[in-house]
Amino acid sequence: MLPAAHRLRRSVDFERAVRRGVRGSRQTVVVHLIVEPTVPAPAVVGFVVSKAVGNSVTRNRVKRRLRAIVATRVGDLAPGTMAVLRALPAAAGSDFAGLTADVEAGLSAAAKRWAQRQVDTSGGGRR
RNA sequence: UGAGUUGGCCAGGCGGUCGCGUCGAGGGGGAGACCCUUCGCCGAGGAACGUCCGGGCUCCACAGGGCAGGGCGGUGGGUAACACCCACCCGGGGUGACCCGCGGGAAAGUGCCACAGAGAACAGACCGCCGUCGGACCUCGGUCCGGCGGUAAGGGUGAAACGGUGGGGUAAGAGCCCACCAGCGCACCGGGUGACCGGUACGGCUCGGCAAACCCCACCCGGAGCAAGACCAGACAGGGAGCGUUCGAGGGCGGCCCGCCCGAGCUCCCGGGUAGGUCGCUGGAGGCGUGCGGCAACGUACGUCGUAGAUGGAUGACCGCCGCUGAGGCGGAGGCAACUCGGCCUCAGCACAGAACCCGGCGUAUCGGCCAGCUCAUCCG
Repeated sequence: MLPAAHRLRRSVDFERAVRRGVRGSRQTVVVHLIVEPTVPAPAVVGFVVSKAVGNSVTRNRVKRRLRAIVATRVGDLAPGTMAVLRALPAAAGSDFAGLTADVEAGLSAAAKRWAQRQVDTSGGGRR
């Protein structure tokens, strides 16, 4: 399970990560990610599992699996990271190993894109 | 042994690694709110589901009257209450255990009854039957055609055709008359708390269904819901127009009328701000056992148990072994054979479904397994 300190639970934070952050998409999951280096807080992760995924039992199972996967990897994330994992309908049929692979790939893709954006904005000087 | 029927129970088990939530205890940090850490206890369901009924609880001043509206509908009981449960009555189904019922009123009124059929709700002459008149034929018994009239016994249609059977009667018939039966109404007697049941006498001779179409009758119902409601912290910025201050604006009791109460602000437009936390929050019509009362639902006395409280939402993730079911493969035992019984290995599957204020029900979903009562059939004694 994910310790309480690493949980994203304010709705404004969810909104900011999904709207302002970069995305890394896979078959079963979409990762939204933003890093705020000004705040030296630990990385936090939130989860969104909509009704399209299934009934309440399958939604709970998907959410618990995602939390279990993230619990072992949250230490690798940079301080100030805010990530939201949004489950897609395919997550209901996927097993633990498949879900793990998608989460890892999604996280690293999103992190790479975030780094790219930092280079673009500071180098180009636009916005 | 097989088939059936009713009721109840279970919801795969054990272990390991890594975690989460509430509560309690200890330690550390901090002025404090609180945070970190260690240990311990507990941590989803029979339906937690649908949100269809009924209550508790909270707020609306009290929870008032009438109308309207909604619900309910055999009788008696149970209950906090119910549309639920139990027992009984009536009707229907089944050999039976048992099951099913949207079970008040159709001689208060209105309305509807498709198709078929001659006629469908103050019934109805298509065929048939009977009488009579006219005509034709004739073996002088009648037969055929047409008109007029009588007739609801027969045919045919239909879910349903205005009682049934027998006799009298008649031109043919008809409750036209009679007997018995069915049904209806009414009176009396007996049984039952009651729905109702049994019996006797009389009456007119017979009366359709739908009330989940409106309606009538009896009984019940004030409204909203834990996002109820209470408190703390925090934020901002006002401007304009209209109505009004005991001759009362506006508001509250779902709607309307009455009645009552609060009452100095209210409504609209432009602009601006907030949406964080604490309590409510789980000990309750509670579970289990025994005795007593009751046919039962249930009640009651005593004893005993302590059993989820999240809030981006804990109660788990992964692995191993065993169990059950199915498929495939390989041996074994019995047998002439069909086949039966048991073993090992591999693979797959093991349901429906997740608390959100709490209870009592109903309805729906569900892989399967276990137990008990009763009924029918067959075999043995």
